[in-house]
This record gives sequence, structure tokens and C-alpha cells, in this order.
Amino acid sequence: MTPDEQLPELERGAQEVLLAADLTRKLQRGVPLRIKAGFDPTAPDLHLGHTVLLNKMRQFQQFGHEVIFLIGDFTGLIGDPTGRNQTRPPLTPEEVQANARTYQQQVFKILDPARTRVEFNSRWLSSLSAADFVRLTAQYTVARMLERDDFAKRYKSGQPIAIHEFLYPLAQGYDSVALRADVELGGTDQKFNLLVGRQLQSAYGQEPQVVLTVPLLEGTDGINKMSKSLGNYIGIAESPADMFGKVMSISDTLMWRYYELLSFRPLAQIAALRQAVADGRNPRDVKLELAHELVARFHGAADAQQAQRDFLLRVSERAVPANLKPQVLSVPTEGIRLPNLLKTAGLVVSTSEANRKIAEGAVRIDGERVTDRELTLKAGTDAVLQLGSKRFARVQLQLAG
RNA sequence: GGAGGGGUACCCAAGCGGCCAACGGGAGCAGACUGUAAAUCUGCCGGCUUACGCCUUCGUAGGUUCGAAUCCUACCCCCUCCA
Repeated sequence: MTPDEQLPELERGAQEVLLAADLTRKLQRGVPLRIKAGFDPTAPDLHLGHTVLLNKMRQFQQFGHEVIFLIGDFTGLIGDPTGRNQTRPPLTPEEVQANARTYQQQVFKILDPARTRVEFNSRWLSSLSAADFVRLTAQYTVARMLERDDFAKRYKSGQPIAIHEFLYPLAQGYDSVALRADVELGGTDQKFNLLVGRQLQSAYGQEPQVVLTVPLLEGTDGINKMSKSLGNYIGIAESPADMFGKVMSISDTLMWRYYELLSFRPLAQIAALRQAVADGRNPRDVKLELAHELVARFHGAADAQQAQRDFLLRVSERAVPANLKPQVLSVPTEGIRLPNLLKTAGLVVSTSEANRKIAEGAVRIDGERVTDRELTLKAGTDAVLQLGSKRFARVQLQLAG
């Protein structure tokens, strides 16, 4: 692909490209570019929010560029000040390693392993001497550091800023120097840090990287950005059924945002869907297409098809989902009382909650609502337990033995 | 270093000797309605208990008291102002 053909594709979905002219120039050299994207080592479960960036990385790969998946194990020890928690509990090296392994397993669902270089920034950062570090910090000024949004805000309102927080952007920027990155990708919240990279590269006599930011994806709540800690995420390792269900449960408004940032469909096609809904098409059906596309991406077309069938069955007919894997549970001769069974089956976390849900009429056995908390089920029972409309468990009781 | 303010359940936030498992709001879960959307209404929202009750919880550790989230002592942590 020629640079002229690559450019519009690469810019699609990007929030900002700084500087676009630099990107053109770099592409025109016809040499594969080094694309860098850093990942925090704290959240090893990738979710759809991360994939906005990963998709962009993959696009670069498809055009023949070299993508560096950088795990910020060193910077993770500092903790990016953008985080909501000012003071993060530092991760142990063992935790970082474990998280990194999980990361690698997951990113290759999207990235091409053959064209991905995995790096850890501790490789160069932990061997910097104090003198090296002084040299590094000399390349940037406090005034410029205070331009960063959250620093500016905190400084102005008299909130404390710890010195080491200044080191995070510098360390991240130095990664670009160490890697001689041509392009760095990141979320919009990373803009400042990415720009520091440009500055530092210049200071170290390198050509500054191009900064390409992608929008942050809102979580399933439609308000906060998708994050594991907020519990509003859709993990890419989740089962087809869960993933499908979660996508279906997002609001109509949010659906368009997901289309924009996650779908591979041409923009024109998405606009057409929007028009169709405006003309009276049921938004649910449009959402089904989105859910199908996403599940197919991570689990294959067959699973997506199955997930959709199950979903429709459950929703339209309130039927029990197919393929519920039975849990075989041992019970004593006198049987097991319903609240305990619900807890053992994992539908609730405590018998107290089970009792409450039974009282609320939220519990069904084989589709029949049960309001008797005294109900005892004996060995030999094979039943489908249901809590609400979304949670199911199939249990087979056998005599403890 | 000095002065002051504060740490309450997932979050915010009342309570300041018994009526406190702890007001209220948010989030969450469930019921109704629906398109597993939004909005709305209702219930629940520490644990155990065949429901009678019992146990643990209000920064931590002690103490006073028949009785403490509430009073006292020490300690830890956070914030604001001054240096």
C-alpha cells in the first residue's frame, strides 16, 4: 500500500494525529515504521476499551509496520498520576510478571504475533544511573510539566503533587528514546505523556515520534471510561454468551459510540444504520448486529451465531439458554435447602442474599417461580436454577458419598 | 516545626452514650413495564440461621460504662493554613 492509501485509513477513528505532516513524511520513506504503544501492567484482563487501540495497532501491522507492545512494568511502579487514586499500591515484580503473561496471551487475539515485539520498559529504565536520570529530568521544565491538565488543576487548587509524579511522563517519554519510536499510540488521556516523548527524542537527537491518539471508550454504564476496576467493562476473554449479553445491555445512545469505535464496518454503513433507526427500525436489531460482529471477532462466526440464537431464545421466549454446563453437587441424604443451593451454585454470594431474592420472587426452578425458602432438593434432582432473567445454573444433585 | 479539620458500609454522607446493622443520596441487585435500551414505579441492599434469634462492623489498640460509631487514652493515616 502506498503512503497515500495508508494515510486516510490510519487516521480513521483517530482523535488526533500530531503532526500529520510528519506521519506522511515518515510513511513516504517506504521503510516499515516502529509503532509504540504502552500498556499499564495493573489490569491484565483486556477489555473492549483496550481494543480501540489494539485495532489501530493491528492496522499498522497490516500495512507492514513493526508494532511494539510495551508493558510499562517500570513506570507501573511509579503509577501514572492520571489514575483516579493518587497513591496506587505498588505492584510486586512477581505480580507485574504474572500480569504481563496474561496480557500477552490476550493481545494476540487481535495482533499478529509475527509482527509484534513485546518489550518491558524496566529493561532500559531500571538500568539508568542516577546521573542518567538527572540528565533526563534536565530535558524538561516544571512550567511545561504544569501544562498537563491534571497537574495544572491540582497546582491551581492547592492539591499536592508529589515530585515522583513528574517522573512518570519523563520515563514514558524516555521509552520512545530507547525504542527510537516513529509513532506512539495512546488514548486521549495520554496526549501529554506522548508529547513529552517527542520533546525528549529531540533532546536526545532523534526525530520526534508522531503522536496518534484514539478516543477513550465509555464502559457499559455509558458514563465512565471502560475499566476493570469500575466493573463496567466487557472483557475480550469473556464467553460468547456473556459478551453478547453485555453488548446487548448497553444503552441505545452508547451503541452508536461502540459502532464508531469498535466496529470494522465502513463509516458510511454505520450512517445508514443510524438513518434506518431514525426511520423506525428497532434499535435492538441494530444492536444485535453489533453484538454479533464483536463476538465473532473474538470467538468466531459459529459461536457468535450460537450466542445470538441463545440470546434471542432467552429474551423473546424467556427460555433457558442452551449448553448450560451442569454442575454436579453432592448433597446429604436429607437434601439441600434452596438458599444454600443457590449459594453453592454460585448464583448468590450468601444465603442471606438468597433468602432475600427468594422473597423478591426472583428465583425460578425449571422456569417456575419459587417463593418457598424452606424448599429442600434431594439427590437425583436435575434442575435449572434461575436468578432474575440473566443468571442461570444447571445443577445435578448426587448423594454425598 | 506550629495551628486547625477529618477518618462511618462499594462511593458520597448523616449520626456524636441506649430507639444503630447504623438517616439520606448514588451505584448495584431484583420485581413491574419493555427491545436484557432509556425513563418510571416498587422492593432489597453485613454475615449466619427451617426466621427464634445469633455474630461481626463505624481508622487501629486499649479503657470508662449495665450499655459506645458516639466519652477517655495512645497510636496510624489524610487534608487545610502558617513556617
